[in-house]
Amino acid sequence: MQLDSFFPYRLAVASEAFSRKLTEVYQREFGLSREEWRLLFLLANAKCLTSLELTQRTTLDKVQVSRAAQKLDDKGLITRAISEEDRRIRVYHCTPEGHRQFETLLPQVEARAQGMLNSMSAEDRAALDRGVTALLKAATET
Amino acid sequence: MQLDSFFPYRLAVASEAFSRKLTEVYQREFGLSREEWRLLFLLANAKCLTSLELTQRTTLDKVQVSRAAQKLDDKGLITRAISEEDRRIRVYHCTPEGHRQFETLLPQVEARAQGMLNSMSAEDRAALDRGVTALLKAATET
DNA sequence: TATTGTTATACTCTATAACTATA
DNA sequence: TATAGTTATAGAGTATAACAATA
Repeated sequence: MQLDSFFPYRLAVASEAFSRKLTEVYQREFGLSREEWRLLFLLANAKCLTSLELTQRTTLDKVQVSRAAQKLDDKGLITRAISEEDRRIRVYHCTPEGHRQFETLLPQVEARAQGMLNSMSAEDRAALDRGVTALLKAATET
Repeated sequence: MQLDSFFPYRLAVASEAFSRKLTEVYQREFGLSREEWRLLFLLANAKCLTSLELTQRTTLDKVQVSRAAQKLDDKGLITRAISEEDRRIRVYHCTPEGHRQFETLLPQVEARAQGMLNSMSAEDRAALDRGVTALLKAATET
């Protein structure tokens, strides 16, 4: 058994290399961390979301959401209102500037991802998509 | 576009969840970091390797190799000799105890990985393996 | 008393630069 | 002078606990 034929190792290296190339785009362009990018992604595609909903829809816990949301607020990309129904809860909205940055950034991130994926054959891409979908289920449910 | 249908996000979440479950095994059992586990893996399967070879066969740089190797040495799992040809170079060997721990640990890590992979269909597993192989090439060469 | 969000703390990882010893 | 390995430092990411405000 060699390390580079050990499946878990190959998965980790492939995934990290892929992720790294995308991170470069939103970090270089707008100085967003991956957590900030994920929250902006969710908020740009929803009318409004609470902290609770953000933790449920990401792998982030409440501390990570709180900190990433603060930074996005500082940058003027989202707003953090206090809920009228329950004053403990925050309700987040994406600002017009947040939408603008997201709309600029998403195509660049997608282009970078497609640049890598398009160097693969259509069959390999289909296999990857199918395999990742199955793995996601297996690794988060098992 | 929703976050949970965005391929890069699904890949990252799946890969991290999978990796996390394996990390638990070698961290809980022997207190090894992922870097230490990878070096031990390489050294247990080779007669001897230099630092240079270790950096070439992993994603680790010389600083990471140096630190992980020191820790493995402290634990008595490897030895770090000075090369006779070039006294700047270190030559690493796996100790009998290192081999013993690796032989104990590898089946446990593999069982944990197989536990997840076996919950997938054979077709999904084949697709995952094929897709990851292609992605590894695409993400590290593109 | 329990929950939400925040702050505090410590620990690990990562990246880079500076240092040493050898060549 | 260049290279291998080490040490130092700062920054980012992760995990946990404690806290204030609200329910």
